[in-house]
Amino acid sequence: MKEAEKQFEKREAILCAMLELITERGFHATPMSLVAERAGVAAGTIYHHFDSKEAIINEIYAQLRAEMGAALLRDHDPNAEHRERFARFWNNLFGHFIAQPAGFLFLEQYANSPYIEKHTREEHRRDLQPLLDFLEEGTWSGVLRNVESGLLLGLVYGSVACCVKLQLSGELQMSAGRVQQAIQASWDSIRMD
Amino acid sequence: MKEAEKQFEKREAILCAMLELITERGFHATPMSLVAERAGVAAGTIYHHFDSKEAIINEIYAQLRAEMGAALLRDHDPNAEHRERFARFWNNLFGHFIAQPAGFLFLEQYANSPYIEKHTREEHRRDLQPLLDFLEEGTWSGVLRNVESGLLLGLVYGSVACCVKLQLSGELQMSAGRVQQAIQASWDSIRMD
Amino acid sequence: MKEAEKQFEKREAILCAMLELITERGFHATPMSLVAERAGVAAGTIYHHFDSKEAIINEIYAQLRAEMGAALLRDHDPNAEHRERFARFWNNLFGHFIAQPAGFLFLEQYANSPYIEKHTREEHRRDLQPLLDFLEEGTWSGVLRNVESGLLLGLVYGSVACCVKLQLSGELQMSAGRVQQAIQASWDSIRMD
Amino acid sequence: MKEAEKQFEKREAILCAMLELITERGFHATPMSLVAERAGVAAGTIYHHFDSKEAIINEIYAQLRAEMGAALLRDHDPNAEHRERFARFWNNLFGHFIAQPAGFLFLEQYANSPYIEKHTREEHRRDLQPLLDFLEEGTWSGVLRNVESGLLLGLVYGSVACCVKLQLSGELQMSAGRVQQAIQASWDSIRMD
DNA sequence: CATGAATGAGAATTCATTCAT
DNA sequence: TATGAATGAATTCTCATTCAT
Repeated sequence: MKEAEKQFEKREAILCAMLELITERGFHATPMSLVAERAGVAAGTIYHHFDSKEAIINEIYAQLRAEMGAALLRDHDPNAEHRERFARFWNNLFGHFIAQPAGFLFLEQYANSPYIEKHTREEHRRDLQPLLDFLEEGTWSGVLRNVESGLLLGLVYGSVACCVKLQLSGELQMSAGRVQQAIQASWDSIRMD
Repeated sequence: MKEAEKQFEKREAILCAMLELITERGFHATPMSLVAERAGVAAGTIYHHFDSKEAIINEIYAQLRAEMGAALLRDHDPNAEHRERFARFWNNLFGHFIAQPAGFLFLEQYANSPYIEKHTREEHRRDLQPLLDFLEEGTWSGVLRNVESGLLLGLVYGSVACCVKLQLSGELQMSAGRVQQAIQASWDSIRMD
Repeated sequence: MKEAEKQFEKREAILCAMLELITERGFHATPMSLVAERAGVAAGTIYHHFDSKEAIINEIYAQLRAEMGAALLRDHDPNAEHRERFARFWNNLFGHFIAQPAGFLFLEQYANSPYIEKHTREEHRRDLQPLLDFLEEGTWSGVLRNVESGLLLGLVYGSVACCVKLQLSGELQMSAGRVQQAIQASWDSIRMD
Repeated sequence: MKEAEKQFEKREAILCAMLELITERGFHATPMSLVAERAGVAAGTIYHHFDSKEAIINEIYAQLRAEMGAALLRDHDPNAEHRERFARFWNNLFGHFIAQPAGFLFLEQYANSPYIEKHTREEHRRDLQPLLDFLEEGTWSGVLRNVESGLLLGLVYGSVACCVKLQLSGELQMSAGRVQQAIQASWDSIRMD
């Protein structure tokens, strides 16, 4: 038990160190030796837990997507109004990213990069599935405009990402009021006129 | 004159080769030898024109941002209605990115990465200045909602980027109709209710 | 223990290979690949033990100076006459250099070169301290002339170096007799008239 | 005439720049591009005047040796006493080196290095020929001790070099008095007892 | 003869990965 | 499993030299 915990902690330490270093310095400026050092393990140890550097990247990507998916559903109320459910989704994503800046930056940087194997990317399409379902159902029930759900999803995710970037870069302090404005703007872009 | 032209062409060939390779393979999988080969120059020649591999990335970034800024203003009519001017801006960006897929993917991947030096990024804030001015003026004249212009800009740019990605990834064919829907959605997210 | 020994041997092999090659071919004609080959290690291994090519030069310098300092004191008899102690010092240096031609040539070539960092050079001033002490004490006791000890040291070291060079270059066979002449000449240059 | 002068000046500028840079930075840290820059000529121009980098080194070496040989004979009085002529030789060398620190350091560093082709070295043995003749005649006439002239030459040259180094390194200010002591010491090491 | 961009072989160094301990 | 020294292929970059202008 203790042994298993220790191992698990090392795994996590390695993933965490890699995530931090990659967002701080970029992929090519993050040698495994540095990862080992920050994780507090020997270089060789990393290879008992992972197959390669790329494998770590892919696992980080998968883990971050899964966490995002989990965060999305926090306090989900299937019986609430569409507008309210939308705000919840939006806020969940926004809050999650603000709380995990490194994770957000990693996703932004790697989601469209050749580093991520395609199947990994596609596997994780489903992480936003609840939001996609919501959008489809909204369209079907006439609350949302009759637009391809994939496009609606992109618009919504994009508005969240844009606000997170503004906040993290320091360009704009996203106060509660501004968040409400952003949610309203996003909602206005998808709701039936 | 002829000499200067030749040099300029070599510079451009190097930038172009690097852009292509980076979007195809990623930064760390693009050795300088490959760049030299595709650009049709000797390896050493690259270092007459650029200080380092990273310096090339930064120059590509600067150049792409400038081209985007130029594209933004195509057929700009200052006397047109806000809605029409907006559609023009949106379409200009969209068309430019669709016509330059490698450039778009590069910007998406590197805009927020540690590879781009801070001063490079900041110098190029102004590339979207005309759009920012338009948004500010729209707010001031009551046509657009009273929201921080930086946020409006992010929302608009995000909606363009989202559509470009959907088209380029093959996920969704952005027909003229869908583009109109997207423009409308984006407009609805910023116009006064 | 065994592991530590192995590492130590690799370090020494690298230093030794570099010393040989540098005296044979010069610094700039000695690529690291050749050093690795002659030392019987992989190229990368060198960089586990040293920071850079220049760092190796500095370590060789430091080590050779220390060995010289140790050789200087061989069979030192503090109770012997000044003249006898002097001959011992002189002979110790001469014999040491003749036995280590590569080391001697290295010191001659690099002692005053920009390759040796200033602090390395200064740290190793003290390697000849026993000889300096002897000269100072000789002056104080009236046996040696009243001349700055640093100058006396230079004169003595210079006479040794000159004889070693003549012998190593093949220009002059330094027979026992000639060595005695040289020692006498050197002694006459520092003793009280 | 003017043209020829210009060319001569460029040649000299190149030699001078190389000498300075090599003594400041060492051979391997002195690229031809830097030499060209400091000499105020284009890189290609150097190769109209010299065959290669090594050729420049060898020419510098030859030129410095020739200048030293010329300096040696300044105010030479063949009728003066041996002691006086000796002091003149010694002083000439010392003064010359003090006035040309870069030249001295270059000679010290390269005289025994693999960079200097052997024939160059041997060609220039003769630069100190007048001093060698003096030493041989002194031995023959019973004023100097009966020791191989090459050894005497080495001792004398070594004492000069040692004093120059002490002065240039700032370790010891070679006042007129100290110079007299050094000359006396050197003389005592070669004169008949 | 002067220029300086171009060359490309070769240099120092890095770094993902392995493996003996 | 953990370690970290060792590996060596691969990489970035340098630089002596050339040659078209």
